[in-house]
Amino acid sequence: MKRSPGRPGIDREVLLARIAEVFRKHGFDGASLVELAHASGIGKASLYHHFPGGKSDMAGVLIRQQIASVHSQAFSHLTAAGDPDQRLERFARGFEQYVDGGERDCLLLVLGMGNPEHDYQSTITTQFDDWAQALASLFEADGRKPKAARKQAAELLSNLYGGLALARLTGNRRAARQALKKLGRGLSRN
Amino acid sequence: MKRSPGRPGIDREVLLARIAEVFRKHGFDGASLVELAHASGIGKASLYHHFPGGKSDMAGVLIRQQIASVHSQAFSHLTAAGDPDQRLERFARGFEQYVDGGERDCLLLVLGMGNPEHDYQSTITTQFDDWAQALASLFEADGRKPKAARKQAAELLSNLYGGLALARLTGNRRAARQALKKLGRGLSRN
DNA sequence: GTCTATAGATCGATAGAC
DNA sequence: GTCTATCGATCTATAGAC
Repeated sequence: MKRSPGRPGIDREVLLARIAEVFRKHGFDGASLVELAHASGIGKASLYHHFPGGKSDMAGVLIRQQIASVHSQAFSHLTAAGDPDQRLERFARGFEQYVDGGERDCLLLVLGMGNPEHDYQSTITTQFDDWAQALASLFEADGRKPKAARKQAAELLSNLYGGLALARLTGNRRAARQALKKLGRGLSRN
Repeated sequence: MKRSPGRPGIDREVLLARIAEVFRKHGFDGASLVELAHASGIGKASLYHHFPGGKSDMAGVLIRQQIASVHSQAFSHLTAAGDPDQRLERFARGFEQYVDGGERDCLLLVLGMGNPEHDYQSTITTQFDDWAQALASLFEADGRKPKAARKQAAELLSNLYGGLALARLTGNRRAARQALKKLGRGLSRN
């Protein structure tokens, strides 16, 4: 997709995807450069060519990529045209697509639950606040009072990420699937 | 409380509490022995006297301690005498007490969201399944059909731990407090 | 752009004196 | 039960050839 013509090497998207798999499985602190290199198919030193900042660099790029991805696939629908019910439905479908139906662990969640002292954490923190605000705006547009809207937004996020968290905690994807299913039921019965 | 008379040294409960603080903050992989020792107030080598198995040993003891604690404080009420509404209310109060009103990160959650390949993870995994089952039994006793009861139990756990997860993700305890408040409202409006 | 080789720091863990 | 000293492994990161 973004493969530059004439230049060989590894497709950056593929590289990032393989690195993401390792972070998703072991977390940031649990992922070592040797394993990242092995999964990437290139040597350690070569990884520093693509990501001069090392592990933190990789995590930073991945997090920005994930945020951009879930925004375009899901959260962007919240502020689009159409009635609130329709916007939320599109959001739900997009989010389900983003997390692959709940079958894979959410990378933002795994990295965000790790050591809070890493540089990239502030990016995640502020992003969740933005998402809560976007959802609250939608609920206000649907008629809720500001306070109730914020509360409902927080509950929706809590439900969603609670399902994703439980799926990892129990090693069973059921909780994630159920949370997504509930999200899909929309404004009707929240 | 368990201080043996005549023996000086450090109270084991205090030691464990200080170790728990480090794990809670940095996660398992992010916690180093030097920091654990520093927080404990004793040297690295001394830690191995109390926990011959090193970090894994400490985490294992802490997890069993946490599980025993939340069981006696919260989940034990689910299978006690009394009507379901009352049992759930006592569970809610006990759980709120266990997580300190949501003001601190849940140690089981932080450790459970880390690298799933560590030995202690299976303990956490099976425990969550047991809790889901205990909750489902209560909802059945309250009149739900088995399938609906399991679903409601999963949703309750998802909500609860979602709030705790979001509190860490956002660096704001509000989500945890809100989840606990909703839990406290009991069977009436779930 | 990838490699081998290695530096330099930190890791978990142990030995042994007191 | 605590300490100092240290081991060997592993870690992140870099140097430099190709």
